[in-house]
Amino acid sequence: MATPPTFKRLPRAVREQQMLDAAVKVFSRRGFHAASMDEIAEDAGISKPMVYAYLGTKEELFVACLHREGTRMMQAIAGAVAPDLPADERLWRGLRAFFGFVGAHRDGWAVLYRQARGEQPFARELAGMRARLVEVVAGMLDHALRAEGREVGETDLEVVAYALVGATESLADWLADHPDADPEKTATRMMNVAWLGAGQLLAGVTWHPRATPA
Amino acid sequence: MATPPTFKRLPRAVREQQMLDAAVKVFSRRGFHAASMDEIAEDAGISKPMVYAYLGTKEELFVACLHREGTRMMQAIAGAVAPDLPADERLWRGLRAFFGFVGAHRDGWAVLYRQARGEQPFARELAGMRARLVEVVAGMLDHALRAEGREVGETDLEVVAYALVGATESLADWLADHPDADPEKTATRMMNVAWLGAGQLLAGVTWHPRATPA
DNA sequence: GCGTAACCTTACGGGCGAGTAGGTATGCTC
DNA sequence: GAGCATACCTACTCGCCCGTAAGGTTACGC
Repeated sequence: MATPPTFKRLPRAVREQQMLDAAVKVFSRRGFHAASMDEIAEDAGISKPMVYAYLGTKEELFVACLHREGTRMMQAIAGAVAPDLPADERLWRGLRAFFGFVGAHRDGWAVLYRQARGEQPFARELAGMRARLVEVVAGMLDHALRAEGREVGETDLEVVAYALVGATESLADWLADHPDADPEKTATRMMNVAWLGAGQLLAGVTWHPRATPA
Repeated sequence: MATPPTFKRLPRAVREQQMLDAAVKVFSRRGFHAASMDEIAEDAGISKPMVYAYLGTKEELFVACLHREGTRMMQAIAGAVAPDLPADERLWRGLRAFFGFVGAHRDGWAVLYRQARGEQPFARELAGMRARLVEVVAGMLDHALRAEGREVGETDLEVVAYALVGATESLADWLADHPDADPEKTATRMMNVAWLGAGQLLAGVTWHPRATPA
C-alpha cells in the first residue's frame, strides 16, 4: 500500500513512554476525573485498548505518572546534592535542581502538585514524597543548629521545614505559570528567603507576640 | 400520623446553608468530580431536586461553596487587621485570624486549597483570591521597605510575597491535618519565619551564589 | 514461506450519576 | 376553610466514559 501509514509498529517500552507523556499532559490540564482515557490514547497516537494492555486501569495509569514524575524529580534533586558540602551549598544546589526540574517538566509538576493533592487515593502517595522532602530539610536545619550548639524541639523543626517546603512549592507554581521566568533566578530568590530566615533562627533570634491582648 | 417525621419544613435560607455545609463537607473529602449530588443531598438531609431548585447545577453549587468559604476567610482576616497599626502587628493579626479560620473550618479550607486548585473552571476564581492576598503582603513589605529608605524591584517583591503566602498555606495544610495542633501557636511559628526572614531583607542582607560554578 | 507471537484496531456493554418531570403535603392569607 | 404558594418527594431519562471482546496486521524465527 501507499502510505504505510504513520502507524509504525513500536516496541512496548517506547509506547509506554509515549502513553505516559500523553497521560501526564492530559491529567495536568483536565485533572484526574475529567481526563478521559480516549483523549489520552488519542494524544499518544494509539488506541485505547493498548493503554489498558500496557498500563492497566485509569487509576494505575495515574499512579504510574505519579511514580515516573516523582522519581524523576527526586533523582534530579538527589543527583545535585553532594552530602559532604556545607549546608547552604547543599540547599542552594537542591533548590537549583528543583526549580530546574519544574521549569523543564511543567506538566509533571502540575500533576504532582495540583492534581494528586485532592484526590483521596493518591493524596497519601504524595504526602509520602512530601514528607521525605520535609524530613531532609528538617535534617539540614537540625544539623546546622547543632553545629552552632543550639537545639530546637522536634515539632518546631518540622513546622519550619514545612513552611520552607511550602514556600518553595509556591514559587514553583509561580514559575510554572510564568513560562518566561528563569528557574535559576527563582532559585536564588527562594534561597534568599530560606537561608536568611533560617539564619535568624540559627542565630537564636525569635519573634513573640507583644502585649498578648486577649 | 405518629412520627411527623424529622422532616420539618424549613425556610429557604436555612436549607441553603445546610446544603452548602453538606456540599463543602463532601467536596472536601471526595473532590469535585468524585462527589455526587446524591451524596450531598443525602448529607444535607434533603432530596436532590431541592438542591437543583435552590443552588442550581453542580458547578454552580461548587462555585457557591467557593464564594461562601472564600468570603468568610477574607472577612475573618480583614476584620482582624486595623490599617493604622505597625507592619509587624498587622502581619501578626492577619496570620492569627487566618490560622484561626483554618482551624475552625478545615473542610472549607480543604475545598479552597486542595480541590479548587486543579479543576480548570475554578482555578481562575481561586487564583484571583490568592493574588489579592499576595498583593496585600507585597504592599506590607513595600511599605516597610520604603520606611527604611530601601527599595526593591516589583517582581522581587511579588515573588517574596508569593513565597510567604505559600509557606503560610503550607502550614495551614499541616494544621488541617493535625487536629490537635493549636492555631495560635502555628501562627506564632509562621510569624517567626516570615518576620525574621523579611527582617533580613529589610536590613538589606542578601544571599548570592558563591563561585558560580557552571 | 509459513506459523506464531506481539502489536494494534473497531466496536460494543454496562454502570454511574447529572439533571428533570410531575405530583404531594404543608403552612399562610383572608 | 378555600385558595395559593412554597417546600418537598419518588422515580425516571439519558449521555458519557471506563473497560473489554473479538478480530486484523506486521515482524521474526526457522
